[in-house]
Amino acid sequence: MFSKACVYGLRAALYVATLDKQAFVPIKTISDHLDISFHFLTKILQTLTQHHIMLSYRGPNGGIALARPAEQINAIQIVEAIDGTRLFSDCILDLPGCGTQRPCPMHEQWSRIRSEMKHLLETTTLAGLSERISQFDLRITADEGGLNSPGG
Amino acid sequence: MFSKACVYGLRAALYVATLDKQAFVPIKTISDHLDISFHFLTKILQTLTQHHIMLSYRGPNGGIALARPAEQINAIQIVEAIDGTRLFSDCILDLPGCGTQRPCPMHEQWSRIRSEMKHLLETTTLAGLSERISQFDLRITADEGGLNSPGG
DNA sequence: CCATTTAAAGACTAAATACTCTTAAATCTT
DNA sequence: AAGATTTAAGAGTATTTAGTCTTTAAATGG
Ligand code: SF4
Ligand code: SF4
Repeated sequence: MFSKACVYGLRAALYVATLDKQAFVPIKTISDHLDISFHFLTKILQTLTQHHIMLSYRGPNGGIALARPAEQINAIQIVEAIDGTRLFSDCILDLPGCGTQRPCPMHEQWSRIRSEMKHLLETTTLAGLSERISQFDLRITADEGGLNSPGG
Repeated sequence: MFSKACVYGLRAALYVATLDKQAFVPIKTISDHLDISFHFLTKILQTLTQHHIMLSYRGPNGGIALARPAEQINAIQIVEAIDGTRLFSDCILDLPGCGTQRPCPMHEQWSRIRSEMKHLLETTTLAGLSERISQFDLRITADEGGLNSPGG
């Protein structure tokens, strides 16, 4: 469905959003918390900075940060930056040149689901997600935090 | 989303369903009509016969056929035979051990779409699809047939 | 200026996916 | 029995995806 790179990118961006600091967060910090390969994550985040979704800064106290408020970053921007738009054009029977004009027999129902998916990604902002995280004590890290957080 | 093998498998099975002959159809015939590599399609259909979705017969007048009436073969059987069930468990943030118990912030909306997708595949039979093909003059082959079929 | 910290860039390796090719086995026709 | 037709099986290759490692460049602080 989504590539690993895409999933990691989403998780990393969301993690940064939950910190809502002004400061840059080192990629190492993120990769440690999310249990993602540091070097792989570095490449993924490079893509996101190239797409102006994140900012980076080198040197001590450097790292990465959101390029704009979390309200203005939605999931589809990240997905499309990393995986392209193929997800919303590729399809279940994948006939050459198919589409609304020359639909295969699954087109109608399938494209409905596809656009629901797209709509979800379009309306899901990092702000919305991170708000829900704190509101419902959800978790995004690989560790044991979240619902039943450790008491000590 | 779906692997190539899965898409090819669906197309091939649907093609056989539209012929609704009692006879076995040679894989070569299918691969020619659908413009799929013969050898690759052979392997895919082997998987489907191993999963008792199709029958095969060797030698002259041999080929493959549906293992049961097209009404009793639905898309999800083919998808799961070829791609496994990973599609309905893997997910957008793919956290270790996540799920209804320990959901990520996208779980609720995402799992709704996921089950819609599953439901669609469960309720889509080869019979239904092939009926729609003839009813609306849709096309599944790679050639120029279908809506504006060649006049000569 | 030098050492340290950090991301950027790119070469490299590993694994999964998507094919291709060869050989074997079953079946039919003659 | 011989030869043709067709799937089965499995080895082999190519491409893509995933991940590692090394080197370079930018920034900071002493
Ligand atoms: S559902 Fe639509 S886009 Fe997808 S394969 Fe069928 S015709 Fe093409
Ligand atoms: S939507 Fe559900 S299944 Fe998917 S990553 Fe989130 S918690 Fe896991």
